Amino acid sequence: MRIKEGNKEQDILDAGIKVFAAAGFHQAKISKIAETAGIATGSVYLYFSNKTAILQRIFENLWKELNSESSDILIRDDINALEKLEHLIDLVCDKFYNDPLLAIVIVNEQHNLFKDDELIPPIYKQFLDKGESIIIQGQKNGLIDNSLSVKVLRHLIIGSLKYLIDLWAKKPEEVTMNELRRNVKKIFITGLRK
Amino acid sequence: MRIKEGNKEQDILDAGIKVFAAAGFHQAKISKIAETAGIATGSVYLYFSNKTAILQRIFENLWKELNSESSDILIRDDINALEKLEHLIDLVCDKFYNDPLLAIVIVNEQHNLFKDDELIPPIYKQFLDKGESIIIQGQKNGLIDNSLSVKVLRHLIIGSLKYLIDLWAKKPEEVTMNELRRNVKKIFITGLRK
DNA sequence: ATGAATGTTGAATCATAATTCAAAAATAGT
DNA sequence: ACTATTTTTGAATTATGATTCAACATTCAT
Repeated sequence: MRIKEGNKEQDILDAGIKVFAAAGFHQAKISKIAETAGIATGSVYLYFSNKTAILQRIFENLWKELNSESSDILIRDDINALEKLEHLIDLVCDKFYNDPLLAIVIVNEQHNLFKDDELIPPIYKQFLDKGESIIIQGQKNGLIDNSLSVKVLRHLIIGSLKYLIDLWAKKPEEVTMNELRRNVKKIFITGLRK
Repeated sequence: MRIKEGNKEQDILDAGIKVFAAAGFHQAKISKIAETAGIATGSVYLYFSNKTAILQRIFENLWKELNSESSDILIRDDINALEKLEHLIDLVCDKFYNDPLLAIVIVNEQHNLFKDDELIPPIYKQFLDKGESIIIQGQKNGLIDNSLSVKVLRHLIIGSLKYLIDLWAKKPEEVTMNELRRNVKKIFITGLRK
């Protein structure tokens, strides 16, 4: 009885990130992903039901990881809400800094998922909820301006960050990731402060 | 000799916005755009060379307009840099408020244009340059924190705004446009202030 | 060595939709 | 009314690539 060779599933995901980042989801070809992964085109379908399933997994893996790691930030009681927010920003920046192509894929292709039903995928919503709980904590503690809308803030910070990281990923020599995160932190921390 | 009826070019553009917003660029069908515009499928090609050309025109029309109208803000000397920024934010919000579907298209499909060459289309860059000149003015006048990077800021504000407007456009009942702009202005104006 | 079970392959199949273009329709000029 | 010119039409053509699947390859158990 034959055994599966290597870790084709992960190879396909890694290749998917590369090809999706280079060509965009819709113009990415399964044959190219297969080639990049070093397997036959038909093999892709043994691991993923279709093209969208690859993108979906990439997405889920990322946000699952960010959800897990951001939980560690939330439970800390040695830092205040603004500091938590800074850690959250750093978490996201670090994650994408390690994989700029992933940034490009996530930012530009997320809307190709869940086109029909959910506008905001549950797993992503979980992450937003974490950001929101930090903001609410900050407003309760009087660190964050109460007149600011949590509904807007929960999206604003992460959305801004994603947008900037995408730009950085496409042209990393223009501004460093450190410069980027420094500015984002400064503006948002200052802008949120009561 | 037959004369062209109506304004098919504009009909196609309007239909394009609707169909692209609903289906995304790649899944939007020319036949659907034609149907929405009230013309024959083949007629579309008498006005636009291909599908991308429609998207490109939509994009260019928008940014050309925003460029023109933002120029009026820039030349004013009765308001300071932060106020100019507020006007710029209002300009963008108003533009998309009048056409939420356009917001969805612009935000989600811009990256499908200029995939090969320019990362930032010249006409869009013009708009960013205007934002940048306001920031530089503010830094010179001591209204805006000098330690903030112009390279980051020029993208951050508009990028954030686009992202939020996209979310609003998809679900306008969740938070009003006024609430959205109020929060963005407050955070950025506060965050930028020296 | 043989057979069963499973993995892998890549050409073939199938589906899709962008685009083309010959035919029909409409309008102005005579 | 006829002709020339232009516009419009939508079925046909073409291109593309996602997906299928029969054939082949590999591994384990006997």
